[in-house]
Amino acid sequence: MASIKDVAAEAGVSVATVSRVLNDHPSVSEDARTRVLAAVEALGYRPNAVARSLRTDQTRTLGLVISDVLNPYFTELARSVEEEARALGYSVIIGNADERPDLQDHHVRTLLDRRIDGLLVSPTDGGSPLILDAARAGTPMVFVDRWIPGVDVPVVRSDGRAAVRDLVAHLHGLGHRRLAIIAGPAATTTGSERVEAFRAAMAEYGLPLPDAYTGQGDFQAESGRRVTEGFLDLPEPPEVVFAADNLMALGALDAVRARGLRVPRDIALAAFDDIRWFVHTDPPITAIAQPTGELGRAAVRALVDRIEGRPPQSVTLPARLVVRRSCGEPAPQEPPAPEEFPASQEPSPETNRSQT
Amino acid sequence: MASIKDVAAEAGVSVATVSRVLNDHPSVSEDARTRVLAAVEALGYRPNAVARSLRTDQTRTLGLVISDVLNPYFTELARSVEEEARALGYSVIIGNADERPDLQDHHVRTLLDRRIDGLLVSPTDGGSPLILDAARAGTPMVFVDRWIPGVDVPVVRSDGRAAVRDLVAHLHGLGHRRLAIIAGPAATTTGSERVEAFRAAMAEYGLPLPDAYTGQGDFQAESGRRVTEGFLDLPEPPEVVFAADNLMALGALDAVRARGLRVPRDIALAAFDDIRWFVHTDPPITAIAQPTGELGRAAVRALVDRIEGRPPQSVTLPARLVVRRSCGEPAPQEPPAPEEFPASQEPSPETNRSQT
DNA sequence: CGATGTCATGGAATCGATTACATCGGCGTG
DNA sequence: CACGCCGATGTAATCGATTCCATGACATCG
Repeated sequence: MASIKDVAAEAGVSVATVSRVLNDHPSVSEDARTRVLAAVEALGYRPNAVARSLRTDQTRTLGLVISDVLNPYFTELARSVEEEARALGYSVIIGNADERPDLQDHHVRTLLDRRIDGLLVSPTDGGSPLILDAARAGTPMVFVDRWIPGVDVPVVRSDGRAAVRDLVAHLHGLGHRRLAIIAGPAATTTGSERVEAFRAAMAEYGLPLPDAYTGQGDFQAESGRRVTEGFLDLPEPPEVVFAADNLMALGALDAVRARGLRVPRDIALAAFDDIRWFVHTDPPITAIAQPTGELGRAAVRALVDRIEGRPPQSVTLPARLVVRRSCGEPAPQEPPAPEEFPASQEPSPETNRSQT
Repeated sequence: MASIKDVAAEAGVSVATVSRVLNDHPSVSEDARTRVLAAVEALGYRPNAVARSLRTDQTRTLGLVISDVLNPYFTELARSVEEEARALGYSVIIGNADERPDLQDHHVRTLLDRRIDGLLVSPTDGGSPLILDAARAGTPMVFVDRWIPGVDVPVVRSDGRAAVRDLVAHLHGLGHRRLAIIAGPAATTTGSERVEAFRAAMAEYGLPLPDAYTGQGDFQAESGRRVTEGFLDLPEPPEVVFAADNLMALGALDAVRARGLRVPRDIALAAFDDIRWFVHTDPPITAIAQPTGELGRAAVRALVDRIEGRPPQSVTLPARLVVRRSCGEPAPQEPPAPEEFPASQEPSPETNRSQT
């Protein structure tokens, strides 16, 4: 592979001049420029990003550590992150933690070893020392979706509180009183916050949330199935199951189906995180939709601000309730399928109950 | 950030010795080793991968360029690729082409600039000059899922021919005669092959495949919707629509639903690529499942063989038909939900009609 | 016309590692 | 006892870029 020296030789100039042409430094003669460009063309030369990074101490690369690539929410997040980063001239390296703290640390470490310019993290646990150290050591960092409390790192996330209240109101209005939740890991902020929001909203309606009705999941489908089975085994099973993410809702659906029961006739179901398939499940599932794309873009902007010396800003965007049929009572007819993946991107007035 | 020089100073040895300790070279005294290790610990030193790569001319990184991250098939592929690569001591950088040749080239270029050790590609088009040049220039490369004909690059893919024949047999047995297909881009191998297999299988049953029944999609949901609308507008609409990937099947579902029609009563639906949600759609969708995880792992093994000087091998694995209810006639009861995402990973004997 | 400034250019240092080569001390052997 | 070998270590070259500094050619100005 041709190096800058080869180009210099071919063009009959020094490497310094080649470098100047490539970084369009003003003081290069027109003649030299054309000769260098011709040599670059002739040799098919491409600058070695590794060497450049070593010298300039910047990689123009962002690391993104997400909790689970198989979760459509995170893949959409990853996509919007890459898109915005590309627009700002950065590349993105994705690390998938699979909800495992050890894997998360593995990726953070390799990313740091590669000297990425900044890190976007959605922490799998409540306080990886590695991440905390990196943050303290001054690695530009932004938390997205989930965060670790007590660290001075900007957070870009969505607030589901209002939407959860809307959901409880909706369920209450439908006559449901025994509501259960499949929670995410308490070590994650989204895990605990969603339970808290749910509990608070239920309190507003004078509804209790007994321990038996709060199952502990881990954001994976299998845990949703297991917890739901537990609910169904109860002497008095809940009337509604609210899954704190879409994969656990899938598991819940598996469990209900395995018993030959029907949603919503036998038990109602709602989920946090809307995905496009929820429109076509049997029945269509009522869910809380996050502005995923906007979260990803805002996170990148905050991180790049931080990297380039501007003050980064935390951002909180509202989530909103999308009512479908999985909790009973036909919802108003949904508008035709939106153009963009996912459905949640386009607010549909009829079903949007979020108060901003 | 501490460098090897700092460690050397702290330990009172030369950088060469530090490097030897870090790469556990045999000829280092026990004393020196402990002093270096202590210094590394004290300074929290981590080797700079950028510098190391520059010197050794290897990054221990693989590039993976996929056609669409939002497609669950590819995200599962990406996951298995990363997993296997990690097991072999490599990292993976994913580039998402979004089915756009220009974006694909962008990612290939940045990956090459970063001097990745090898490239895994699922080409979006039939022959990007950039990719062909890189292959000819000797970049270790393996095609996965899709490939570009006429290049000497190993291919790891699955053969859907038998499964498509099984599907047509299944449809024919159900009494369907007017079968239509939503094809993928003809420039992709998977795009054209699936149509070919479908056409060939139909010929075996003496069924015609009129032009009006072959719609041109682009592997995205919106095209599935559009093509299906076209089918429904026909004076004699097809009885079955076969979508060449899962996203176009989603679009087809959107279109059918928008007309107030029902699957399979008014029109039957089948898809290439099985995803876990197909079990819970209304109705559950009959699909052709690829051994996605195995494909990803085999692709990595082939690429790493090539990188490390062993002869790489092309691999073709069979896909299999998974019958559900979207084409009519209740299928045999599916077994309880499998443990692993996606359902397709665990062959379920009752529904597996593939002949190996 | 001499002093000063501007512009294009090249030489060489540098980034942080790896590694070939030289050096040195100690030890075994003839 | 001298020689040679081996193990431990350091010095310095190297990878491919960027960039500081010096240099020389010209132009401009008083």
